[in-house]
Amino acid sequence: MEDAFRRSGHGALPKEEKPPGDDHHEAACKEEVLAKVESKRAYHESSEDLKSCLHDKDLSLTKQVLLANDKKERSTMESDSKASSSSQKEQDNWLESARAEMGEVREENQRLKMCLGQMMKDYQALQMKFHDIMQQEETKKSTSAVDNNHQAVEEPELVSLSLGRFSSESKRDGKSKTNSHGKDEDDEKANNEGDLSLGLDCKFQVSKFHNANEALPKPISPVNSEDQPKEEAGETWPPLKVLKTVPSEGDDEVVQQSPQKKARVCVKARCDTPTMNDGCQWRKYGQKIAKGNPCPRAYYRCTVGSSCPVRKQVQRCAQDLSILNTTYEGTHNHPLPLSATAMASTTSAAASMLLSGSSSSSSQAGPNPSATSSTTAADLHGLNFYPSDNSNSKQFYLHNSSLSASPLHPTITLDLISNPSSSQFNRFSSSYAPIPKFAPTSLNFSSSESNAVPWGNGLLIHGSTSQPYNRNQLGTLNLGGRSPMESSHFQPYVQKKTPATHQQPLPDTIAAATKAITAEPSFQSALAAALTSIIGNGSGGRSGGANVSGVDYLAQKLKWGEHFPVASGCSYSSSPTPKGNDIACAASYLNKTTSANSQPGTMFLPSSLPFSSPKSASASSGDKRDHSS
DNA sequence: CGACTTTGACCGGCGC
DNA sequence: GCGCCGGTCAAAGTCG
Repeated sequence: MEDAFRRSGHGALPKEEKPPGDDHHEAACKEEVLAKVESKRAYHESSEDLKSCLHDKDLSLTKQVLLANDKKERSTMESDSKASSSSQKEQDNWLESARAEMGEVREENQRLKMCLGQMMKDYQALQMKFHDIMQQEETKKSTSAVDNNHQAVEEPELVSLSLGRFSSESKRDGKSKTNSHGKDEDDEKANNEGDLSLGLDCKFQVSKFHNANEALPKPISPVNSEDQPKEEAGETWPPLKVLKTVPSEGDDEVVQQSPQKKARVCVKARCDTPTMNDGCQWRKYGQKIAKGNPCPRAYYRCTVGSSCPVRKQVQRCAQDLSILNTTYEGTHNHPLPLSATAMASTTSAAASMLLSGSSSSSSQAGPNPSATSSTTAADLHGLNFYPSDNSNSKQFYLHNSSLSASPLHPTITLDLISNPSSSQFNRFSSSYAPIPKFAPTSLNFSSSESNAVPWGNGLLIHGSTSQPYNRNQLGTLNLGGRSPMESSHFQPYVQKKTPATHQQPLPDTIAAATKAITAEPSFQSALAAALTSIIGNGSGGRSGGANVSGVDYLAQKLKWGEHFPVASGCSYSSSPTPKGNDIACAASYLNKTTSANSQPGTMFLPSSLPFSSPKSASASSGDKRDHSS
């Protein structure tokens, strides 16, 4: 453990950290930072302009439509009385011209939206780079100032996406590392109390480690919290051999930056079923009892694509059997079922962000600014993983005790367990007060049985929900069992608890969470970007019409920085109100557009997502065995 | 019969 | 060098 810890500590050191004494470089860095800030501002402003532009266009379009309708009505009324053919013709002509104009405006609208989406991505990329620079600076300072504090250095690669919880841990120092695991967790719990965030807050925490939450198991090994990346039980996932055999895996940019790095995205969620149903088809290829956790760890491979490199590990938390840790690795290199895109894009984007973010700090100026940044900015369906501009932003928030033991496996954790208001339950959630089965923010990992699962702020992703065990679930993100068999297998470990659907977000919690979110510019922009991209994809392909108004409405609503209503009525329940809940609304819209616009069965991931370059079959590490035998 | 799961064995990395 | 451990393979079994 200690060794691992030491290792992780060293590994966490910024690889390309420059000597503290490099004044020249510092000055250059500062200049660069300033420049970035400027450009960020410019981007932000321009994107705002675009948004307002879109809004204006939408309004004018709407006016035209109303006018046209009005005129039409009038004309029909008039025609009854006057039957003036000439005036009718005139009206018709006018209508036609108006329609043509509308069409043009729509097209332009689409173009602008796409443009906006691109800008947002660039903006986010810039933001990330900016963050990296700041982070480097911070690291420099911290290393020079506090050498003995390892915590500042540890695991730059690990990012925790905490859905539903805000950890104050970032403020705490790494004493936890050296302390007993359990103690730290307790401390953290205490610290967490009161902290609230609507999940999706992501803090890049360079200096901290945290542990927290956990539900993480491996009680036995303090290592967990300390250095092991593990999703829940400390694991180092992709074996090196896999890395070797699958050099380019899915993420090109990832490979470029660091061939050895392989980002993993760990999703922690309450789930009564053996596996989360994320919409993908998985084939189990192995199972192991991992040390420190009596629950077996299952290994799955994506079978949607013949050579899809994506794998996932599923393991139940030893301390809270209702918690399922699913770790994804790789990027799908094939079209995905609609229902799988949410998770897939989220994980791949998170992974790419993680890798690009971490690597950028390690490699200089950015090996592939364009490649990485564009993908880096990948919107996780609106989840912004960028650090805010706050002072806190410089710290990675490792909400989990699961830390990346090795730089080879940067891990990002999506904690869907914690409740903003009940972070103290993180570790032993099941034994405390009722905890929502799914995070208020949404990834709804309820048991699949008959539950329509909301994906995104309690919104239902339309699709087949009638077949709980359908392996091809198109449309639902049931994070539940897929087969009775699995369920039965799972039974011994989990006792059914309160029905997942009974979760009810606390009103104040929600309000506070919403407030937190809305106060976070980066989140807003990311969400805007996500929506924009999706809208662009979705409505762009359509002939157009009906959607526009919805898009416009959304665009209107998405005046993030200006009047994002903070929530009073914001509800994260599964029954979002169409109005009065911007987040829900946005997500709802999102769902609508994605489901409505995409082909029934499949859709491609957003372009921003790093698709692995289709490697031959050899790309699939699992299939390659030649090296081993 | 094909797809999938189970499970023991194997392999390679890593720490001692 | 040895042993532990995580990850993977592939034969055998199961299911629909």
